[in-house]
Amino acid sequence: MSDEKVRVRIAPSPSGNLHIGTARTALFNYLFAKKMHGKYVLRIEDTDLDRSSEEYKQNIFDSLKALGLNWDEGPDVGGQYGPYKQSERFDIYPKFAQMLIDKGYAYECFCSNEDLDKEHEEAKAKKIPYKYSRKCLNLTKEQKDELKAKGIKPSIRFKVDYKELVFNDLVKGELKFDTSLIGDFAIMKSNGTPTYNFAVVVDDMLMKISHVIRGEDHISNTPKQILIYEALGATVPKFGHLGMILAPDRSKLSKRHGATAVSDFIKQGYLTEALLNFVALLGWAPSDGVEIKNVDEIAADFRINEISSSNSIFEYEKLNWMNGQYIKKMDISKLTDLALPFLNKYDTSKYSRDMLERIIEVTREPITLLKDLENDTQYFFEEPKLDEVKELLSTDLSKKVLEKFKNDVKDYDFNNEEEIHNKLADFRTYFKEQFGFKPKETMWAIRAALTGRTRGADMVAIIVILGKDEVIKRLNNV
RNA sequence: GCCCCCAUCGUCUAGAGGCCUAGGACAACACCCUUUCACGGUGUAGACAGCGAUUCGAAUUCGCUUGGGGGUACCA
Repeated sequence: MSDEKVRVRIAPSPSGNLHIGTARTALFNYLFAKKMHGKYVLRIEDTDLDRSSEEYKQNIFDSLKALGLNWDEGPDVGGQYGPYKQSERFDIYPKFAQMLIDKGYAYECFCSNEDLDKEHEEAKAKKIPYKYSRKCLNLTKEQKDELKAKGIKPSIRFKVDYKELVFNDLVKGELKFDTSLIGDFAIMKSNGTPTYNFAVVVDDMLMKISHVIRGEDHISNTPKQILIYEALGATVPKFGHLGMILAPDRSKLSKRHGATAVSDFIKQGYLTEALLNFVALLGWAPSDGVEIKNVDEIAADFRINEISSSNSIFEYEKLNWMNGQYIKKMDISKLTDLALPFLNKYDTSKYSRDMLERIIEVTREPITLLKDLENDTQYFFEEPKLDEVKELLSTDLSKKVLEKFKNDVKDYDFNNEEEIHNKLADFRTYFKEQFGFKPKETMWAIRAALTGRTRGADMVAIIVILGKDEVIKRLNNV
């Protein structure tokens, strides 16, 4: 093992909210850094000014932080290799581009978009793979000056020579490319800003990134980037390419499949812990078979070379199950804090904090999303509507049960929950022995009268939370 | 079109030549528990894409086919 410090980065482009796939890439970078005791940096790739926005940038920050994927260096926290926003680094790219020109690795190109479009069309018509014609490769100084005098601003192209390029991918293994298939590609746009491939390499080099872990949609960029590293005389980092996350129809996960942004998931009531845990399982498997694990546990067990190299499909079933598991286990005070925003259509002020926690405690069991709480806690806040249980309440059984319950409950000691529990048990036994009513039928009658439903939280808890006055009031309303 | 990546139950995966009559998780189904829904427990069903090759032996190696994904920009 070398002494080289492990430095990884996550480099989102602020042209949309933080995508769940980007979040997974961030997670794997974070896990790797943690496991290797390295640094994890955030860099904002906003070279495309038109598509980048402050709002998206903020969403990316917020989402990453909500997930707990905090960075060691980044635009807001700084670091010794900043700035960490590409738009603030525009002055450094031209220098390196010039250096490449001077060394003969790059050249100025005066072709217009129309010229280039024409080349594309011709290649298409001839059914041959497109490669830049190199029309501007051998322009003389006079020709260039003339063009510049006309006001034409050149782009800068990297000169790609034939070479068999091989690199060892951390997750895919040995990858080979024939660079003669790659045309001379642009590294600087005519407007003076760098292209993606160039900016990434310059930044990763300057930020001393040791391992580049990213989606496999970048595989075909990798040979270009390696060529640039070599021309720059820089150390080539190790690359690791992760399979993509696909929608159930095997297409790219996009908005039409539902939520794609981390913030969307949070809005629906997914817990960030569950989201992270679930997404980690897309491509990675725990060595002990225990799937529910927090980030620290996952990091300790993380082996980048054992990540699955295939794509995986994002299915909600397991995420939902996992979210439910986290909801059941979460500290009740913390859960209540998270749940309250989903209850804002109710007047929650009628209950004390303790009582609110109690309400969440007794309703959390069957839910998969925090959003479900809105419906499941309704009867604690509002008078029940009896429409759906009308039939149930009109049976002979229900009438018998409620008549007795109405009478008995007056004597219940609402400060003694255990006693209520026992009395209800006796109550069920009484009806079973006297009339042969099934215990659940007996309880259904009470539940329907008190909540307007046939399912819900524990009956004893409901009675205690509602309180004697409210219970009697609701009983009288039937 | 060309280049690249990938291929085990419906889904996520374990599996690095004999431990595999392929294991686990979610979902499904059945039963048990039970004051409802759930949780939990037990069990059932369910996969090595196809074809060749190597080998005493292949889910595991190699090739081809097929299928899926990605790329092919002065987007990132």
